[in-house]
Amino acid sequence: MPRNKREQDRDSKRDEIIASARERFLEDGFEATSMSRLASAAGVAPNTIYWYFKDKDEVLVAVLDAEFSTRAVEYLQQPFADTAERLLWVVNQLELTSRLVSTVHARASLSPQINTWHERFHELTEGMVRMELAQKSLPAERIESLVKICVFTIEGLLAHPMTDEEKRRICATLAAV
Amino acid sequence: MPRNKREQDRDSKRDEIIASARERFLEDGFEATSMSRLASAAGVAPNTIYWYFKDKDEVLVAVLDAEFSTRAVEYLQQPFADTAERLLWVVNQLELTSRLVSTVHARASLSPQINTWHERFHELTEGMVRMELAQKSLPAERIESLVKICVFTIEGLLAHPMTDEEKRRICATLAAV
DNA sequence: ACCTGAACACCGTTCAAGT
DNA sequence: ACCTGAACACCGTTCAAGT
Repeated sequence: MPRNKREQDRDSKRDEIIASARERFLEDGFEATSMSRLASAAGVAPNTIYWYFKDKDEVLVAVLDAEFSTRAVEYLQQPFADTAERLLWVVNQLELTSRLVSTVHARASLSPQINTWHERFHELTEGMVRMELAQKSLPAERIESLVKICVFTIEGLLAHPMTDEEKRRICATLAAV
Repeated sequence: MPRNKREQDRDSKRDEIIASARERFLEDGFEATSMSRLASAAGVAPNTIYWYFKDKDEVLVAVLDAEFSTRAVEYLQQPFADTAERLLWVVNQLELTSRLVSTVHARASLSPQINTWHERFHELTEGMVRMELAQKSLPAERIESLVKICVFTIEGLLAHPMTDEEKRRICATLAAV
């Protein structure tokens, strides 16, 4: 029996757990979803999850990684008219995972793994925004401040539900420097 | 025995619990502080706390109320040079309670009381920022967007530790519209 | 290698009993 | 009115035992 087959089985089983965990986390939230619930949703015994993941936080990190790599691919395929539209798309996509944004903030100080993920996420988002702003030829230190403000606004829009019109206006205001 | 004496006793006991809970929440975080720990810090049995508070979330709301009314009084007594300085002071003061900011966001969807508190807090903060911006005579809808961006930036600065210099620059950039 | 039943230490909360 | 000991249902996690 080739080692590949084994690893493929293991990975596909892992992916199944991640997929059903994603659904539970987005629907009910991380804190409100117990390991038992997670297990029954995946059709295994509660402690079986620990064969595939170190702990509950590692399940969350796996869900986040899967979710955001999917979004990243979609982002690159999207045709955008301007900066404001680009911003709005990001916010609208991430909004589906808004519950998880709060969870990540709350757990970053408790779980090193989630803290690491959170920092990586910020670097990525800031890099994206920085690229966008680079085209406007502003003084360097002003750019860095604006990058932070943009990222904080994205996070804010995620954490606080808002009408499409409000979101649109805020993104436009921000894009206009 | 006058009713006043009784109520005073009750209130002062309640205040003691709030004071020691404040310390535990800021030091160790809300999630990491158990009701048992809260009780032993206040020198009572775990379930005694339920005589003074409906549940753990109500203790948090009480701590938040006490904390922010204290800050509000200090704010009004402060002599500020300009908008940027004003912003920076708010951020620096609230930073002491940054762990609680994350907790509030995470629990707002789980606890109606905390959700209510969170909304009140946003109205208050937005009102403050709106007053500040009103002096600049901008179009109304632009003001509303800027208010949101300012509040989101305040929240962002609280959630993500930063050097004083970075904070100062971000506040200045924002104050310069 | 993979999965499980049973147990562990802990959690927030309730309740009947004491003063 | 105020406080408690004991119990409840649940949590995330571990471990020895099975295949």
